[in-house]
Amino acid sequence: MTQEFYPFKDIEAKWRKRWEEMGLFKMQQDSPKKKYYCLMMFPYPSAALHVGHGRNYIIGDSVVRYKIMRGYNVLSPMGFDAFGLPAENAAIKNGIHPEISTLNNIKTMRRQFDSWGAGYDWDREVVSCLPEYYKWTQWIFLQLYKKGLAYKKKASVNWCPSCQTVLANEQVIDGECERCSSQVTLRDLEQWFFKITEYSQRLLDDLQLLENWPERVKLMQKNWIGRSQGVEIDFKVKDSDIILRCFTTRVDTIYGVTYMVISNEHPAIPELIKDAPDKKEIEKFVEETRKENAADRIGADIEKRGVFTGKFVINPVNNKAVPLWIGNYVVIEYGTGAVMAVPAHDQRDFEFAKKYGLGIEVVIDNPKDPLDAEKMKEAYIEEGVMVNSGKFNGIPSLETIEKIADFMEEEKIGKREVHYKLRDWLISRQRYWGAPIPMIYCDKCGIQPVDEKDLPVILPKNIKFKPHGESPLKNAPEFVKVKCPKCGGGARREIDTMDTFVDSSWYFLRYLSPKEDKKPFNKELVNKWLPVDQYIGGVEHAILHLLYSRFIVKVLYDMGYIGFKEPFAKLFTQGMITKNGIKMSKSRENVVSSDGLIEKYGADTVRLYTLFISPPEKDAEWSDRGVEGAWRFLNRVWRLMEDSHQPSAISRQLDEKGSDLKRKTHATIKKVTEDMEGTFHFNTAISAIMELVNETYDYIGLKPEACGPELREAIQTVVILLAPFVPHVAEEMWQKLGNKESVFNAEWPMYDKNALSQNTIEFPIQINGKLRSKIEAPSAAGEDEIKKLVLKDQIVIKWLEGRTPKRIIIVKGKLVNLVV
RNA sequence: GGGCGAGUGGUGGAAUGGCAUACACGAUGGACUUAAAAUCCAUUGGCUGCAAGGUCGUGAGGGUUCGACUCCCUCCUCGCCCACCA
Repeated sequence: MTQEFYPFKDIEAKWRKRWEEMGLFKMQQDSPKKKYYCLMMFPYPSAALHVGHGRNYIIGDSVVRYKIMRGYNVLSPMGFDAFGLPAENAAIKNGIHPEISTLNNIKTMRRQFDSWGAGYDWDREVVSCLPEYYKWTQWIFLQLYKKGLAYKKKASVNWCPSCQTVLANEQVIDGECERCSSQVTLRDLEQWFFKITEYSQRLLDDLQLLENWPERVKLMQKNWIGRSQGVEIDFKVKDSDIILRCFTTRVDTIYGVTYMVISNEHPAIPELIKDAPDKKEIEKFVEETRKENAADRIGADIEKRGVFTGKFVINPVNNKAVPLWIGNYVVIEYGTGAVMAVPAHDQRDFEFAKKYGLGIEVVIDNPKDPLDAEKMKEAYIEEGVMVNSGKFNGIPSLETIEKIADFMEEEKIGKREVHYKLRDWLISRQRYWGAPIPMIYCDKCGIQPVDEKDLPVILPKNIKFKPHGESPLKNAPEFVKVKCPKCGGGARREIDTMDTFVDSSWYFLRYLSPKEDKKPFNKELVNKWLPVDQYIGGVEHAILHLLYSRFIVKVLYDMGYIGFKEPFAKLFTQGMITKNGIKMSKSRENVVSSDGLIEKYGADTVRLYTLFISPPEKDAEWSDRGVEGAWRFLNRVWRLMEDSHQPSAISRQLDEKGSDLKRKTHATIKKVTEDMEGTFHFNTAISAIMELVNETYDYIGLKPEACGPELREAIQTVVILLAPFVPHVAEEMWQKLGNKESVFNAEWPMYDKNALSQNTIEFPIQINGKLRSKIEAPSAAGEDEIKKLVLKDQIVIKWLEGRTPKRIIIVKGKLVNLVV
């Protein structure tokens, strides 16, 4: 024995240099090989990465290396999502310019990627905070503006008092800012929006194209888009010209309407109550509950309250007049802000009606237990049979939804309509560290877009960072002052910057021509390489980033800039790594740094453990003990290389033990290949390799002096199958086995079906479903032969106690069950 | 409140209708060593038994089946996403 542990430090340095020299991770421009675009979500540059971050890149790198070995022309780029609040907040705190800290962090991260052995085509790096990149983010804004998909409006928006900025709905979690957890309040401000709602239906429909996305993610997007189909119905306000339109998905309950309730933000309120005797009180209610809307939006449970307007509305199906209320439980943004209330069949309406003594009218009866409006304790929301519904009485309620909708459309008193929960994407931020929105305000010409040839609108560097509710850019006169692109007169620039989700919704196009300065991306190249074959990232991006990217790609497709409708063909979302049961974070002081572990055990050990810890889509708890296990395993494999175990080259007949080892070798190839092609279950792939190593040792132990060529095959297979997971040590061992080329130029092994077959099979024997015995039978044996063998078995005879089995079930190649 | 997912040894997990607990961690005992580390060997779900074995066992209860961790129904617990969406 030469050394106690394998010399990982030398090995890892050596092979990293070699891969660099051979350009292992460089995409080949004109290669006949099939393309494979493997993309990891580009990270926000943060100072210290931990093993939880590492998981993403280790998974991705293993896939990349596997695909290289399978003979693909692989594109594996990396970049940085470099704009954003944390760098700016840090600048406010310690005075270091965001650009400096960000670029520093990028350097550190590149070193850490390298230390994990994660390989990228670094010539293609994109950094979203650099003008050569954000120039084209601004260009994308202008394209959306041109198409009428970027617009400005005054809106009641989520405001984070701590970050001093507006947040998108998606960035408000339980009423708190997703970044700093401050309570979010509401403010009315002029904001830029992207009209993503124009794409609601297509974003929903095209989910069907994404066969290789996790169902869970597709479902989350579907729910977020929130399509609901229903009917819009106009209710006339009695003794007035006002018409209130409401939306319902339960038009079958229309005859059960006993009142109508509108949002406290409904625009018709002033007109409706102008002559009301208790106008003051109504106004007071409206004002009070409007304030609560902010609290409501943050998820607090607010008691349902309402006030009678003094007006009545006419139900168009039966001309009944029902009272009109203003309520705090109607959301102005959804539907029409007015709801027809059916207390008998909607729980919210039921509670409200009980509280204010409003009528309850049953129109869908429970066939098993007829309802009595007086005695109901809660709304009846199941299906049933129509009652009190004019000509629809007696029909099952499910059928009447369509029938009543038809009837209302014929009578022109209602119209089928579709509503979505998806809101337009608010993209302006009152912050410095982002791409400036390329718009100009001229007193004469109004809002003007910056001319495309004047891009980029450079973010000035000399700036004061104190936040005060407006973009810090306001205090940079040399930035703000500009000439109007239309009339040439004095004008001022937009001082808001863009949401960083805009930066990240197109970066995957930029990797194909990162240095191109005439256009954002090369149409021919992106059409060749996109959609991305495999996208890998955290499930926390299941809604925002993935939805926005899909939207931008569809817009670019519609404008003819690209030829594909969806950016990511296949998506893999990996789970979190936890420590003490919770997500690793600096503030919780449970971070496991990868640097120390790599110093102690080397990158391959950290990689192996990370992949072995659990199925990669699941969350997993980090264990330092487990790392040691991975370390021991690699050393155990390393020792297989020792001279004393080198097999003799003399070829001879395969004996039984030798063919067992050969079978295991080929079964392992099969298993690992299937895991890599299917589920990415690296944990079971690695277990299978461990089993092969164990069997190889058993084989050597049995006949150390007479090992056949199947030993060499086994060892060579172990090394090549391990290569995607533990690339450095695999390379070194590959070389030690006498191979001249890199293991990544070697062909991935194919399993031999013949090697998997065996002469005899062991059949477990169950009696009444319980395992009682086992027999050996020739694998070619027919049912009769197996039956005979089973009935001769001593243990079977003992259990049968002289009885004859009623049935004998033989599952081919698997087991035998006797029913007594 | 709605939707989705999960629940298996002391621990991470394996098995998706056919031998439950592969593989690994941990633990216990042993070999080697002056000693330790490393390595190697053995044992390791519960109960019962000297043993062979028996018996129970995949959150709980029921069902389908020759056979259920796996499929169906009811319930419990945890996690994630959405949430006054009409």
